Amino acid sequence: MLDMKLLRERTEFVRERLATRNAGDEARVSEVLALDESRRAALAEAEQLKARRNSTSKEIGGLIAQKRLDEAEAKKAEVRALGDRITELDKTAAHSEVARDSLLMMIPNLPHASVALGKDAADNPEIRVHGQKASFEFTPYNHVELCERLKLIDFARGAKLSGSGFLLYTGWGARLERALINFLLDLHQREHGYTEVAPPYIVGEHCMIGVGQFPKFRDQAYAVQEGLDTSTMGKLYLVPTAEAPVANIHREEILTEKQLPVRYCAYSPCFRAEAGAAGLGTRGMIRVHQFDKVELIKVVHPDQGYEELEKMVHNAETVLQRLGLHYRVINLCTGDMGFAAAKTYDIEVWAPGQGTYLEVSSCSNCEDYQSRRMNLRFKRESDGQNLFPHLLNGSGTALARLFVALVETHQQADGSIQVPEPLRPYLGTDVIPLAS
RNA sequence: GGAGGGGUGGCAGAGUGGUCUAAUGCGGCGGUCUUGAAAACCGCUGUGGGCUGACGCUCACCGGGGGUUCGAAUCCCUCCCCCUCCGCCA
Repeated sequence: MLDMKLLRERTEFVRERLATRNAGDEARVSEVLALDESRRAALAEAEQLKARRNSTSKEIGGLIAQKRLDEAEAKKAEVRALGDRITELDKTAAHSEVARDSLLMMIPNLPHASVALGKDAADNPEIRVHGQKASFEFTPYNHVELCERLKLIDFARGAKLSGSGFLLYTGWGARLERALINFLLDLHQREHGYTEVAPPYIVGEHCMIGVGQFPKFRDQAYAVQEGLDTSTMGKLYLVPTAEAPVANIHREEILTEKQLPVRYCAYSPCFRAEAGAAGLGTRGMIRVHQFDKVELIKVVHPDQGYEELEKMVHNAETVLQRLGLHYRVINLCTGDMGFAAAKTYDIEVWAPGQGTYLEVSSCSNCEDYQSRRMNLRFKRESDGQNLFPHLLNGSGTALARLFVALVETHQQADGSIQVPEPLRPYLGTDVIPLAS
């Protein structure tokens, strides 16, 4: 969430930055300020009265010790009256604070100054392009056709098991998926300096709030219930991304400055309800309820946030380069950015069978927006101050769409798929053969 | 699922209604002494909020929330977490 102090002291700046998102959030700023004002007023008065109550209570203790009971009783009556007023003021302060914070939780992060102004995806500037679109001397198949011919995925039975939007990987398909996961983890862990972690795939709602998924996007998550106990419903959620558990690893901690930067990579399946999303009715792997992903997370000093973001994007790009895939990097404009992000790069890989680019990675610096929500801090060595670090997350990369781009790009005239060199040791073959 | 035991500062650990402004020990930081170090001694050593131009003043926090009381680490209710044993289980 945003810094209340910033909101108070630089109100117009906050309004202007929010307005660039084109979502109307700037309209809520005055309401937040009013609630904050009412909270502080009540608090100031309550604390003054509490100071008096504390000192008088001590006097009462002294009077009782000296057996001056009448005087003690008189003071008791006096303090009792104070107590009623204190209760009232505490309630006002608490209510204002709850109202203020629940509003604040619904306000997105401020876009970084370097982010292009824009309304939607059409305004996203292209940053760079790698390679070029694959060309074929034959008519290339799309990934659905390839998966069926090579029996990589059994779409029908996936749907039979769990409904549309769920995939059953089979044979070489299952092995390719597993090979990719291992390749990605090894790459980031061995070559890019990330510490590998294997997080829970179910998290408490406080973690979802911490990364900014909740309260705004509660409808996108799969809530979990324990058996028949309906009272447990909605306390735990299937992770929509490994960001949810991994970014929260150090929540409510005060790290030393020396511990930074912290870099984690993690594999997890990702579960997305995709309520109301378009394109889910059709077959394929582009938009599904469950997919695999290797996620990159960094906790860094605020001075290094943007430098580390650039490195993270390059780490994700390396994946596509090694696999011989054509892609472009774009920078999300102010109107297209996610809720918690201050700046986001998307990486889109070319899928020749689809004839489109597919988003396989989204790398963001959320600055202190999430660390403030989860109360994650570090102690600055020079003056002992506790500061909020920058929190970064990026896909390194999403698997299902990477799978699509890979099979579509490396398909051969004979119907087989050429396995990119770095993947061969993982898969144990150079070629995925046409199914008999 | 059943039974029991716990949750207090960076750590260990006392405190069961009133100088708790939380003892004591360890660790850490600074100082004295020393050529240097150790030892010894002295001092400091949590988090968040509010008020103030500032020096400062003040409030809250002993797992979370609520209650009793003039006053709560301490009593009551409730929730969470951890540990031990039993049962079930990959």
